Amino acid sequence: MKHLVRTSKNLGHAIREARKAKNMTQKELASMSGVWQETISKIENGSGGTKLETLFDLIAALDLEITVTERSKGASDGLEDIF
Amino acid sequence: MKHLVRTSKNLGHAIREARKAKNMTQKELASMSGVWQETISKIENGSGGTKLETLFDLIAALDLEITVTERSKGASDGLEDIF
DNA sequence: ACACGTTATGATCTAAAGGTCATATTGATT
DNA sequence: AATCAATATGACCTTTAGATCATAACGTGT
Repeated sequence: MKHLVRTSKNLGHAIREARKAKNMTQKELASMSGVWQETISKIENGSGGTKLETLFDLIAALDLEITVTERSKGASDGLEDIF
Repeated sequence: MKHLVRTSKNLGHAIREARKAKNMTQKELASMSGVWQETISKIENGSGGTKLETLFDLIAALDLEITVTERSKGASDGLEDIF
């Protein structure tokens, strides 16, 4: 699993995929991360303007990690589709 | 350049490094990204709660990219220090 | 020490995120 | 189709990020 993320929509996708992959419901994720179910819903649907702290909470609860790198000119190696 | 980011502080570091690497001043980054210099200052210093949209603006202006992956259990391959 | 460029802080205002609750809508499952 | 779980939406309220401007603090070269 590897998602390139450049918009809130991408992000929402990545979060949802990861959650589903772990067979979690939004409500479960909510209680594990401290982020409200309603908020998770919005985020997964790409509602812009989420706060970083909220993101980090979800990322941690989902056992994901975020990396920042230079933009790779060519060869998007092993990346899944971007929506 | 590859930064693992799990907190706002990490993020700030990554941003600052990338900016310096490009010999840009906060003001220049500001005009390129549409994010205020004052805001950039706060972000680089790890002020929590930045909005995602703002982040994406900076990332784009700095030619960086964000990826979300599963947390790699072992071997942090080629990652720079995390602060 | 001075001057200039860079970065940090502080105040005010506005827009909007998220906590919170209630409810609507969608989606399975039988 | 009826039922129950899972999501989405909508309203309200509080809090806070970011725009904006002014200014302070910090760095660095001379």
